[in-house]
Amino acid sequence: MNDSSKILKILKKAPLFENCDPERVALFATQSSIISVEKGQMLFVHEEPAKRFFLILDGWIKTFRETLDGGQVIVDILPAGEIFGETSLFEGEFYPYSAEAVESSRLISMPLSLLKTEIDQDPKMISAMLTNMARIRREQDRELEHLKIQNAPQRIGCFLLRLTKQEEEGQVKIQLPYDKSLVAARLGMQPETFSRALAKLKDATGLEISGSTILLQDIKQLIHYSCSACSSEFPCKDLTEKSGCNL
Amino acid sequence: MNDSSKILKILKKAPLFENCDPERVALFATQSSIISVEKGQMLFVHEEPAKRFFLILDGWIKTFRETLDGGQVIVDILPAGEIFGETSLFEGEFYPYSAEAVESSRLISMPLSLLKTEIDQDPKMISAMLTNMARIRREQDRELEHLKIQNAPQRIGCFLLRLTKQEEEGQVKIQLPYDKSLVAARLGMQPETFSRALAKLKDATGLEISGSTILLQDIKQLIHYSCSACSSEFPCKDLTEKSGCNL
DNA sequence: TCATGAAATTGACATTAGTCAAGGAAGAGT
DNA sequence: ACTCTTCCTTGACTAATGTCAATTTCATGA
Repeated sequence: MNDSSKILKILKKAPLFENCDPERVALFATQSSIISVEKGQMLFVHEEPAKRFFLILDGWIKTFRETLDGGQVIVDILPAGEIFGETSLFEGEFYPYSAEAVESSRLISMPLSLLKTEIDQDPKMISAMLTNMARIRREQDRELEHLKIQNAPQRIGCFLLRLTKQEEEGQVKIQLPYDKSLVAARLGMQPETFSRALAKLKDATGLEISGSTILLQDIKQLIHYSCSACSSEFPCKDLTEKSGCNL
Repeated sequence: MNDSSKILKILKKAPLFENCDPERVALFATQSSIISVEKGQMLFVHEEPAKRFFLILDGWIKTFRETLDGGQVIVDILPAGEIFGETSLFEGEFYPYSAEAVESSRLISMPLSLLKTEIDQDPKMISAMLTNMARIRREQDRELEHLKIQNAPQRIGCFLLRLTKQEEEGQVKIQLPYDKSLVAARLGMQPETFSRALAKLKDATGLEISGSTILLQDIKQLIHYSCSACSSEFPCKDLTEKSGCNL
């Protein structure tokens, strides 16, 4: 099986393409390529002219911006199944953030120009784009709420809860998907604050920490602790819907 | 001129409809009505089944949610020209927030059911919807960045800057559009913090405060103070593009 | 097994924001 | 002009988070 047909097979299952005309998806496949990136490698830089967008096959991609006084703000840490760079279409064809692999990752790289022309011609694709955009908007919305009203331990608790499977109950084992300092940055706090807040969470809910593995004695305790300062009970609605993650 | 033709005239200029088939816009006009709401009046409640969405003609609409432990989180304070409630389409037809008039306001009330059917039939409309969604996503993105890295005085400074016209230079007079305590809530801080942070901003940039009027001696000073902790120079890119505000 | 470096934790302290309570200003209506 | 009421400000204090520096832990490869 060559690269193009391999890509086609993957794209057909991706949320952005699944309902689209197969011939159009094939067009994407022929103009795309699978690329591998090392940990730390940049994919593109904020405000650079945008040529391509990406679908993550595996690994983790960090999107971020730098402030004028030299700070770094994480936009998101994206898992397999997510696309990124596609919003450049609405930003004058410049990337609205930088992107870097935080683990060795494999991606499908696709031309933005094609997305731009296809979006105007295939209502199915524009519809998928809108659905995806609505999903991200909802997540941003939740995140804004959390930054405004949850404290550091509660934000960590919420992050942990979102790593569990929905059907899990009672004792749950969680594996942090990447470095603690990266989780901290993702949640908008310092590594030191993360460390101390996690300890506070341990005292408050009885969870056990060993390295990057966290064992919840009872998930309900954590839900009670974190979700009380949130506008919806766990599981958050955005989790119960289909995400971009099932390739 | 009757209500329906008055509405039609307005809708034709609204971002969501301007490029759409005029016959379809007329369909909206016939099924819509202009409503007036008093200050404090609720338009809908979070998680209620969503029947209608709204276009603001004048006044200010607050969207917000309540947390389980009784707090209130402001989602946004929307000006004339904005639509709201339309995202219910992507939330299982429940409102994703509550909405209340913070000033006496006039609105066009439209049925969501119509939006739902039309969106599937008119690519122009779905395209407008996507453009609008992308705009809001960009604003949320900026807001997330600000919450993560700007302190209270900087966030206020940024809020003030966004109230100025882009071409203004040097001395600029700003009128706060609504109560200070509401601005505070909008920016995710307590009224006391707002009051003190504004005083700090005054010391740092030499602005003058008298009631709800703020006089900047030199807008550049404020830009330097606020935008240094931001990833883009003023004027923010989202301001230079067309917003939903020009009815 | 040891050496190395990165990540994580901890302590001490500074800064920032929140809380509670009291007092003052401003506007609406009599 | 006066009295509400509501909003705003200020003070005193507490709590949360950030900063800087010093260790400690841990994974990794020599």
